[in-house]
Amino acid sequence: MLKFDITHEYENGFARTGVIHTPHGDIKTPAFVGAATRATVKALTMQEMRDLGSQAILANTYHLLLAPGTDLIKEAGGLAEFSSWHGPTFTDSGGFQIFSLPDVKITMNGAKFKSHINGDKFEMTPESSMQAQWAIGADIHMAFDHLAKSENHKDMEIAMRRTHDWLDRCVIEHQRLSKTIAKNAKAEQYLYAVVQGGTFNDLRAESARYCASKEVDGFGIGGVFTADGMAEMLQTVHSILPKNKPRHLLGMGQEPIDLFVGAEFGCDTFDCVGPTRMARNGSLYTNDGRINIKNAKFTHDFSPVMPGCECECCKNYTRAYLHHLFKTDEITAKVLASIHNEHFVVNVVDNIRASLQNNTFDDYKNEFLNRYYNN
RNA sequence: GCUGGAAUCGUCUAGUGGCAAUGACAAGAGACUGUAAAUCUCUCGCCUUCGGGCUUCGUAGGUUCGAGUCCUACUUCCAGCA
Repeated sequence: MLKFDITHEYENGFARTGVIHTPHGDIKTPAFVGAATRATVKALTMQEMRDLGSQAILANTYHLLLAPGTDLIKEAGGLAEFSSWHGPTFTDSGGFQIFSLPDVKITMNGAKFKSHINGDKFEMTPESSMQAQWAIGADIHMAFDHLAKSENHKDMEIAMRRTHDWLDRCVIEHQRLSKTIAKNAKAEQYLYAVVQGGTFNDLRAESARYCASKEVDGFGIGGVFTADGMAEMLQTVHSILPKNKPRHLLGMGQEPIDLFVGAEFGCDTFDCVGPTRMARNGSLYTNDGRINIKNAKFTHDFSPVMPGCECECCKNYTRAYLHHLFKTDEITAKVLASIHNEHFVVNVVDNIRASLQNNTFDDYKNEFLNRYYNN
């Protein structure tokens, strides 16, 4: 069983700080986990990730299965060794791709879809996802889940039921692999169930009850796309899930409010592609909201992207320089911007953790969000 | 000097009688949430009450219902010959 110590519980009964003890190291929670879909955080080296304060990364089983193949990662000694991250790692199951790729067919066994790289037909099942994740060797695996294509109650219920069926199969396969593989390896690997149910609280409650009843090490909260209604949903779910297991909010964190609301209502870890994607497209976080560094008004702005920011980018370079790098399409533009944005969200969650420990969360939240969204 | 060729939005470019006129780049702005994302969208002659109005393809004339397109002259550039 994955060891998770809760170090402080916040007065609202949901938020907490803690430590997840993984075979590759500890994660102080709440924590922002870097999205390293193809075993790399785009535009950043693992050393840069360490330097900006990241504690863990999350890779995607679907992408690694297509390239370079999970056997190769196993041969390399696992995701941490292969990528030179050497810290705590997560893998997403590939379930999200069922939702996001076109031409996906749900079958008795799992899901068939076409490789976005070369169109090869490709099937993933709960069992094959577990096998792939064990081969990749991340510390924490996500159960193979299914998101509804539409937001109506019926489709959401069908997707949720399927996710539950698949969860049962994931748990069985995970336990089988744990007995056959882990006893020969130095490191155990852990499984999170994924709670679905969309925006419907009855479904979220049912899904949380189902997931809570299973032998899993933690929980992913899936199918969340906006902070609207998230607080209520998380209260519903986290009133049901056992408190002593960690919870990961899947895919959320592009907007700072996601991180505040997520942490406030009991999420321990987050991952999101937004910060690095927006960085590559020139949209940079500041305490006063996002700026588009490509805008002409930054041509002669010789101040840092965000005054006071401790990241490599802000300590050494100016907005005018970043503007120039973006306008001339230099690779370094994306590197520096990604360092800044990734540091920003990691740092916000670090500050949230500190404020929870100091019981100053409400003040920090109000001050941050007022400034960020009212400028 | 002679003989050919060429001049179109910031740049390159499409256009051989019929709707301010193609495409690319540049420029201006927007989007992005478990990454088919180094991506995508919009604007890009001037004005506009968004209906439309006005002025444009080197310059000046001409032919024509109608000219970026055909004719004449001029200007500039390119190539070849002197």
